[in-house]
Amino acid sequence: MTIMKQRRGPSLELVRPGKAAPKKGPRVTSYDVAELAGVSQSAVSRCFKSGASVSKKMRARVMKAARELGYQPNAIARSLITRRSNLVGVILSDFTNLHYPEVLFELNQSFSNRGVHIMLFTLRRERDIDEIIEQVFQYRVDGVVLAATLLPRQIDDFEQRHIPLVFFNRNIQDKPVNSVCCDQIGGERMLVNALVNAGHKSFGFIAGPDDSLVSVQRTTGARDRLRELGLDDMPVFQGDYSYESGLEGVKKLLLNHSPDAIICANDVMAMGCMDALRREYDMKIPDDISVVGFDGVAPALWSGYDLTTIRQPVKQMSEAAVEMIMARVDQPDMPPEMRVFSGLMCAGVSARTA
Amino acid sequence: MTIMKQRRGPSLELVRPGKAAPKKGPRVTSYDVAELAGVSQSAVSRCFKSGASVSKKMRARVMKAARELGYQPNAIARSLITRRSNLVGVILSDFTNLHYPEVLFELNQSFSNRGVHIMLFTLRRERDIDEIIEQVFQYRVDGVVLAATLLPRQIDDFEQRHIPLVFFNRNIQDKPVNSVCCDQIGGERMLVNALVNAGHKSFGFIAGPDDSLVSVQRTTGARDRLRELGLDDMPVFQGDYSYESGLEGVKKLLLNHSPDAIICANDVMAMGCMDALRREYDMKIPDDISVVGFDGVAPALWSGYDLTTIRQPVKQMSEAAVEMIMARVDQPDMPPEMRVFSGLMCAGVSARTA
DNA sequence: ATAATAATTGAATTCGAAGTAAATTATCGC
DNA sequence: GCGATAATTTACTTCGAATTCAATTATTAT
Repeated sequence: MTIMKQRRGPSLELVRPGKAAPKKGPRVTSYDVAELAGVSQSAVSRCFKSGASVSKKMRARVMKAARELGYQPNAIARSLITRRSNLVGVILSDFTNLHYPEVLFELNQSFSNRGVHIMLFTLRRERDIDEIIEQVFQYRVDGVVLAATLLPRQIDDFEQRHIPLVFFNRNIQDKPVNSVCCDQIGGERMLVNALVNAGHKSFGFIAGPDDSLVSVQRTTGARDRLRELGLDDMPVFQGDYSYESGLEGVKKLLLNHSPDAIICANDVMAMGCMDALRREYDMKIPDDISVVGFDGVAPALWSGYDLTTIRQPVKQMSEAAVEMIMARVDQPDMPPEMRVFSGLMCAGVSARTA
Repeated sequence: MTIMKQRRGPSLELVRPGKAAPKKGPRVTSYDVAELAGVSQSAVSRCFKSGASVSKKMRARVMKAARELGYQPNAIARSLITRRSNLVGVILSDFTNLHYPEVLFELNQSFSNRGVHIMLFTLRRERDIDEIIEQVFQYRVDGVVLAATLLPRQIDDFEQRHIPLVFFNRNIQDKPVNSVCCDQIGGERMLVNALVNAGHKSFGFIAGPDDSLVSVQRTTGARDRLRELGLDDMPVFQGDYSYESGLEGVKKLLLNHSPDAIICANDVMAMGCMDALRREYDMKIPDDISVVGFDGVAPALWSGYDLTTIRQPVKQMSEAAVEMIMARVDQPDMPPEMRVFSGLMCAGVSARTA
């Protein structure tokens, strides 16, 4: 008896007794399409690959069969053999900061223009990161965009696996990595310049969490510029980027100080700050006091707040991150690169500026 | 010469001449772990599967080897054989409505608690949906959560492929489907009741796009309740859920009407509406006019707006959607189900309510 | 028309983990 | 200590598409 190797039994094969008919749904594979079209599986595969050598007639027959069966190539099987998942991981820590949904949206646009899809990961607590990295590795993503910090050990893991990694608005110290950043320091300097030129003399600062490098940079940027301009050091109160911490920051600040301008490390806190000043201190903005933020999130630009802020060029930054990932997928030996974009100053009515 | 079937050449194998050493990175497979641990590949596989029959000694050896090699099981290969990708598609249409980032975040939390990951898809234009559905199918996602409408034909495609589909805040007419909704009509009725009880008599409505079923339901809910209460029909102006359309809606509305309450189909428009009333008409809210919204997004609850609105129980709704998907992954024959949650009335100062 | 070349096509193998069934080892009762 | 179970472990096959290389067909030059 000759044993023929074949993937599917002949169509007239009897259902094996004792075993219920396989209840698998109508899973259509390239073999099914091949059979219907009367060609080989290889041919089907080639028809779905652009740039492959296929005759017109063949392509037409295969496509017709595929359409009839509702065939869709299995991206998972394809990934296995090609070693390209066309998936990238995006790891975000905090969604309450309205800035990140926008980043996610833009990243998704840019990636999907390149046929790449996003697997989303969010960090509840910073310590979850190891677990998430594990999952990212398991799915063999082609790259990762990350708005969170990593330990050198974790960065090494990515390197060893040759998985392109791009940090979003995080600089990692003592380690060359890929990153796309907004110029936090430059942005704060612009704000300070504008405020000082308009005559402000006394400042207060509401910062983000102290483990946030972005917050540290923004704080430093503002403080250094004030010093350069010969002004007094500003008091700094720590918040956590949330609206509530903006409200509270004002209270603490006004307890012992009377600044004529408050600089907030992000827009959301700045809006909290404005609301507190208006409702609880009955102050007029910007007549009695100026408030500035950072990010340029949508609600900050609404006329209710009309915040003076630095708008991060999220679209360009996202596109850059995507470019960097994709370039390194094709050329794994590209050296680390840092791309820094300047923010755009948006002068609203929340601050008197020159 | 005996040809032995084996996956990896012996470790001392010479590099084939004429061919550069394979430049594949340090891809570690279960075979590598098996070799180092001196066991079979099956054993390695079983060690990574909970509930499998493995002796203590074996597990220890395998895990040690795996750790040494930095082995992470390949989720893609696993998905291929198990026919379970542990991926779900989430399809969202518009990110500008602040409500959706929150939904996405909550869905992600709930799914990741079950070891499932989200592939994100966003619709630029409604007509992209076919293309996106194709991609969703190609990745063999285990299920899909969708905040967009689908044609019956498209729903049929999901059914044929046995891919669980749950609509988020969309009812599909004339077709039983899975959905999780907030009770739009009930919510609007609550708002109208509260406004009427507080003495409001003349209303205006700013709606969303007319192809948005949610908007239609919210409009209907408000109008019907007003009629029941014997009040005049309210003028309806169409917006598109955006802040700007809230601003404009007010202008159009006030051109020929002078309502004492404006009902907006979502919070973002309501905030636009409030800003327009305050800045451009110099009206006091709620003394001169009341404004209410729908959704309960974060900025609407800030003291700057303190909007009276219906908060959608996003967390519960997301959890429900996830449960429904997962139940149907395990039991594909579960009948379609619709789960409707009541929103929570948040009485802010943007409206005089009883 | 024929040899030489180029363009298509197909058979067999591969990616990496999981499942199946057979083989091996461990455990138990007596 | 011996057969009988039960628990582990292994060899081999499978998932579905892509790829390699050999076989076939089409095209061109002579």
